[in-house]
Amino acid sequence: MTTTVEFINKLRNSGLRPTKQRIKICEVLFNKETTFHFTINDLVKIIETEANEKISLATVYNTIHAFEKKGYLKEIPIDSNQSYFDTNVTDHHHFYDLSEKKLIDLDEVDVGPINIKKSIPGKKIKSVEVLVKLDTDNQ
Amino acid sequence: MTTTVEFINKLRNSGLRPTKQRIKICEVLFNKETTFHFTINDLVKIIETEANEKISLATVYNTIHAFEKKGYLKEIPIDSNQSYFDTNVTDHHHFYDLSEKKLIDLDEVDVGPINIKKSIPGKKIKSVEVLVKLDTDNQ
DNA sequence: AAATTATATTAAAACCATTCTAAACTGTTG
DNA sequence: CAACAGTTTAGAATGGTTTTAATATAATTT
Repeated sequence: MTTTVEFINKLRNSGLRPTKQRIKICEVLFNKETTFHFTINDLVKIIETEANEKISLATVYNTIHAFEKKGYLKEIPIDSNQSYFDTNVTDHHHFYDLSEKKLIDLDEVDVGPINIKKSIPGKKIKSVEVLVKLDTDNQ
Repeated sequence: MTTTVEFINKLRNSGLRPTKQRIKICEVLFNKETTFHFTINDLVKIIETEANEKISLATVYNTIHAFEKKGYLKEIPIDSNQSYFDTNVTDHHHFYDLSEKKLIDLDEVDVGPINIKKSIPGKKIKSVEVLVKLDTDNQ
């Protein structure tokens, strides 16, 4: 449970003005017991239903990108023409259920250490992400 | 080196009519010494310059999706609003150079075995893909 | 080889997620 | 409170991808 004041501080400390819209989005995203995955569309719907409020699409995009840049969100690459975001910003991987089109978290311990034995001169590794695609088990 | 006749057979054997356009795309994609990564836009440009021909965008999309479904191409998920395809359909992973927006192949040996220790009931693992994001080394 | 049928190609329009624009608004600072 | 910089907004623009419906081509039948 995080109070509104804490969100305001969090925003201010990261150089983001604590506007009504940003605070609301903080509450929707970071006031849950568990982390979760969402698309922009999901988020807009949650705001409209759960909070019974309307935030302009452009603002939602702006805010999500600002939060991503600050490290409060992570974008998950899956083969889709839609961006998926994760409120879990710790190092971890993902299952992607192809039939249900859903992401499931996969702890680092569930994958084990990955040691990349190749390197590219002048480049450093920024992240290592594993995507495990799942299919239904029948047949 | 693959002959046109071989492409025609390949297409026919997979239930795809060997049209002029599909054969041309086969030649552009599968008649190279090395595998490579491309976007639809890249492919259209290659066809226009290398082959000095024009294939409708819709046909390029149709063909690429047909080839993907047949397993002749793989789509590579990266956080982008553009689809990247790979003519290398063997199991392997990728570097993604964030500054140059380029994919680089990463052999299975360069990553080592990955043992997923978690499983989801009723689901089976279809693929395990590692994406290593790279940044410039300076600063 | 012509006629028929099924499938593929095409240009253009439609679609849809995302970004941009420029005007109105709001938080911050002095 | 005034002034400024940063933010929100609706609506337009963008750009990759898909759809449409007419035309063309490959395969099949006669």
